[in-house]
Amino acid sequence: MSDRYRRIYATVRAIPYGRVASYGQIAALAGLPRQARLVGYALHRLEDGATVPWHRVLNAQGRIAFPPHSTPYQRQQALLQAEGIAVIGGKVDLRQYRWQPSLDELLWGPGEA
DNA sequence: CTGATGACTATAG
DNA sequence: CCTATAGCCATCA
Repeated sequence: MSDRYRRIYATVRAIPYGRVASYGQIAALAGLPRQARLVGYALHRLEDGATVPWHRVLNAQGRIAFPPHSTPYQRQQALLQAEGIAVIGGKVDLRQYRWQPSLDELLWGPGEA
């Protein structure tokens, strides 16, 4: 597995319960600006046992990236709602739920593992 | 090797 | 809301 993937997974794991982030935001925080697609690809290749909160990652409009009514779409929606996040029409209000890490969090938070 | 694809995004009509 | 374009890059046929 590449170092890029490790950075991406570490960043996604840093998203707190009940908050969400966009693919582009994860890429930027992971030190990979403009690599949103890579984030999507990395999550796509996750294995079942992975301890990565992939469901907390949405596109730039706060929408679930899967086709509406598909199985993964419904699973992600359920996981988000289970964390108290309102999902209306496959969309989440980023103004309310977007993860905005503090400097402290970025420097000393979840660590790099 | 070459070209297409995708859990993306920003900008422009 | 829609389409089109351009950037991005690991993966796959």
